[in-house]
Amino acid sequence: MWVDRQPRNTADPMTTSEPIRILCVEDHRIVREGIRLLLEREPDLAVVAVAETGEQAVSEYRAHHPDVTLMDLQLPGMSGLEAIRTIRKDHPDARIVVLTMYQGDEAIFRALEAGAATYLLKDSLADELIDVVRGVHAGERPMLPAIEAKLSEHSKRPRLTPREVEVIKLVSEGFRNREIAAMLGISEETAQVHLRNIFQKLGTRDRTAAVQVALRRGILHIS
Amino acid sequence: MWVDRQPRNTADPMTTSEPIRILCVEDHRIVREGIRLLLEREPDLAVVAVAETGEQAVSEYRAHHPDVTLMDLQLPGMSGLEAIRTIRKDHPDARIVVLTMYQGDEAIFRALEAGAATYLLKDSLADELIDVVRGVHAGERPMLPAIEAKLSEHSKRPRLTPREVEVIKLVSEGFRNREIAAMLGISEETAQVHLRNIFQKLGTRDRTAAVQVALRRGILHIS
DNA sequence: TCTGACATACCTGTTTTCAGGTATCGCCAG
DNA sequence: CTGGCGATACCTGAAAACAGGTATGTCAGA
Repeated sequence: MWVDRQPRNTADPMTTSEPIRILCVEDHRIVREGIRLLLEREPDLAVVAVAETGEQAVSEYRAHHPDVTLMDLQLPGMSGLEAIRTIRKDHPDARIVVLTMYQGDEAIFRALEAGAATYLLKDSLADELIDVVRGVHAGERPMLPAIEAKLSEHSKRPRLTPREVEVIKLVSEGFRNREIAAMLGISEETAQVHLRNIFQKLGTRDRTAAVQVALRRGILHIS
Repeated sequence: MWVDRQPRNTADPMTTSEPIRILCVEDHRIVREGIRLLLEREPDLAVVAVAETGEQAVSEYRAHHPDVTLMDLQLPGMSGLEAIRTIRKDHPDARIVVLTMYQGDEAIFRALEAGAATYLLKDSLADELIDVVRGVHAGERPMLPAIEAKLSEHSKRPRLTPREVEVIKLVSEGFRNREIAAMLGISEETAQVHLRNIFQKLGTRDRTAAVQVALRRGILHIS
């Protein structure tokens, strides 16, 4: 927190000043190692720490106070989203770039809402990643057009309420309305109403399709 | 096909003979570039071609006849599985290593059945990947213990029949039994029977849970 | 202060799904 | 050539899900 803004590298990234210090959070080791190699080809970038769970991400952030954090969303245990929230709570100036496969509009929205500086898909170009890291380090929030487009799509769609998200999550786990009602401490009819509103918002007529749409849009995640 | 077994590198991989020629099939560009860097740190490995769709994989294979092909399963368009089948049909001695995130037992089984030499998860160690590539090039089929375990799990479970897979696929897309029956040209009751058998085999009591299990086990794929 | 969104509950239907049973036909392996 | 599996079809009954409506209390924001 306190000494996070050392005046390093403020002008031209190609000067011989200290490199941008990066924390790389990614659970797949081969991918993580590959990204690290990608980044370290650039003389002004240095991966100073890695993490493969959300909890590790938080503790590595605390230990190293990196300039930029690359964060995957799909992590075992604490999710990338929660990790972003936790880090940003303690360090509101943390600069976090989401780098993930998830292309759902809701996933993007939630990540930015949680405090991510920007959002990158893993099929971006390596050069785009590098430029984004430099931009974020310089205080910008560089957003690729594809992401911008999904965000504007998102703003046109009705969002599920927190309760509705709870319900569709339980639906996705195979519980019936009666069980969902019991788990949430509400009547079965209320669960039905939530579900009907979910159908309407997601544009489906039954729970199975609703779960699929929720998965695609990043409202739910697999397993 | 014809000249695929040039006598290269038969003894020690560390001699100065020609490197192992690799085709890397992976749709996420950042990941692909990272894997390429990983592999090319080794002097005896060379990525001679890349592909980001199944169709490209097939045509790049034909063009380059690589010694080893690294294949992701999740690809836009033609799947990795179909690509493996297509390549192996024309080139029965093609040596293909699946490198993917999917950890479902059915996905593993199908890939090996389709002719993959072995199966690696993306959270393997970089050194494991490299060793596996060398092993496969040497004609072995090196199988990591985690994969072996999932395979033996798989052999203990009842498999869905092709028809049952068709049915659960349509169920996952949100169609009702009547619609599924119409699409498959069978009666609604028959669709019901298939679905009941699916429930029994997957150990679920309803369609929503069945779809989730099918996704986890690699019987179905997202989107 | 009032409006709107959210969560809650109940009512009345209709439609769909689930559970059990029986039976035929074709095909492949032992 | 026979036994088992897969796919097909039909029947009955019970349970669950879906559709539409109305209504209440709360709480935040205009």
